[in-house]
Amino acid sequence: MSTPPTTPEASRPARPLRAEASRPSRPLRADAARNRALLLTAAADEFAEHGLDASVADIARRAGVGKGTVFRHFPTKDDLIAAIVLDRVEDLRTVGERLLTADDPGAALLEFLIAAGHQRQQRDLSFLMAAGELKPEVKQAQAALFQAIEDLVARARTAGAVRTDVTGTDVFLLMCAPNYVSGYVPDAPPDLWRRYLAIIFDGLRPEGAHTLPQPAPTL
Amino acid sequence: MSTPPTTPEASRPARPLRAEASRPSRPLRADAARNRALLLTAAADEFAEHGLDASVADIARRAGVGKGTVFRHFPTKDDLIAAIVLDRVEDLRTVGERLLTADDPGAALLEFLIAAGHQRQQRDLSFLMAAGELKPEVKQAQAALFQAIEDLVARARTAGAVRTDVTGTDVFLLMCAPNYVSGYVPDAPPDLWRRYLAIIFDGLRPEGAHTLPQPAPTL
DNA sequence: CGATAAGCGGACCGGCCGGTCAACTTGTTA
DNA sequence: TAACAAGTTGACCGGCCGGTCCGCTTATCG
Repeated sequence: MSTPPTTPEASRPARPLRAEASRPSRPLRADAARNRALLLTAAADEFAEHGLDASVADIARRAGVGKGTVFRHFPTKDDLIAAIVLDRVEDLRTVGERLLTADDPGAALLEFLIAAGHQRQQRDLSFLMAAGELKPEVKQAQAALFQAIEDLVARARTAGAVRTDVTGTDVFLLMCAPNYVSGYVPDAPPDLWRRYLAIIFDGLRPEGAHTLPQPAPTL
Repeated sequence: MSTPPTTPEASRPARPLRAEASRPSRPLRADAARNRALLLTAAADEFAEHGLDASVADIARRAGVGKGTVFRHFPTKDDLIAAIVLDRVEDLRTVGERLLTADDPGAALLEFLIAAGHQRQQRDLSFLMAAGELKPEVKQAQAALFQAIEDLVARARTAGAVRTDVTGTDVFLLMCAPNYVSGYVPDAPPDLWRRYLAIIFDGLRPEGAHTLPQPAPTL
């Protein structure tokens, strides 16, 4: 019971399916596409629960596939992480760019930060943001997101909704804080981060602002 | 060239030196005390550089001792972590309690937060704060620190230096944010956290405060 | 359908890591 | 200084984890 190849030549190298986010050389097979999606959500869940130490084996199990399948889709654990980060960053950038055309710039900025909080409420992947050296594609997506934030802040500032001495970088950095902070509360209500976003956002407002002791950083 | 024991009985069990933070059954031998100190700072440095994944072997190497010595002093890697956390927490509590008698309650609270930032500037050990299930001794020290913060906030609140709707828990949680945030900046000036502490502290002030969307959590 | 290659799975490998142990060295004490 | 306990050390162990590999299954297409 076997299928001996008519030509007993060396087995095909089977390079990893696609260069991960390069343009599809061939449309993904149906089951492969499904497994890829399963893997991405399973991985996100697993990372959210156990941090970056989540094992590839566990991710595979959670997705209901073999471990080999993980590596077929993502040559490296880092590639898997990068794929997830890329998704999140681009989602957020889309939201940011849409809000650039909103009526009230101050409300738009706040809404953006709420969207960011919601995204991280579902699965806390904060640590992914800075995980290791980013792949160039991720860096690029981050830069695009960063630009959107910069624009949102600029609009809010000229509208007088935020203090004049805060920059896009500041907001980019502070964006992560509310979820981070509420992550330390053992049985926190899922949207506790809103409380700390509110406090921090009050700190961004012009009213009662004290001068800042350090210049804004650049990324 | 050897020292065969006159009585070839089974070697002594050699239980781990002391129950780690129990009262010293006997004063530590001189070299042992020195090694213990070396280990604590080496471990703190190593954790700061590589996170909790820093290997015990690396810590031992950095301290210039053998790996076995680490485990003699700290039966478990977790015990080593706990010892470090305990130090930090108690240092901070001392500062907090001292500031309870300061003249200006608002300035005292700010000074406390600056002290916290400084402590974490030297070695960022944020992740240690919530690392795994805390040992009871650490939990207890944390509770004491928490009480000091609660008192500082209460004084500042009645003095009108912070808004009425923030609690000690809020400050306890937000205390970690400035260092966390500035940790994402690649080549940040070492005290960049001061900028974000200033922003957040402005958010704690009564002037221009908007009502908070979520009730304060309890720990 | 039948053929083909894309995709799948899981045994397997090397390496690392936390922790143990027994032989050895050294501070301490009388 | 002699003798002992306290302390040190690094080889060693079991387990886990990222990544490989190859025989098998199955979607796809003529």
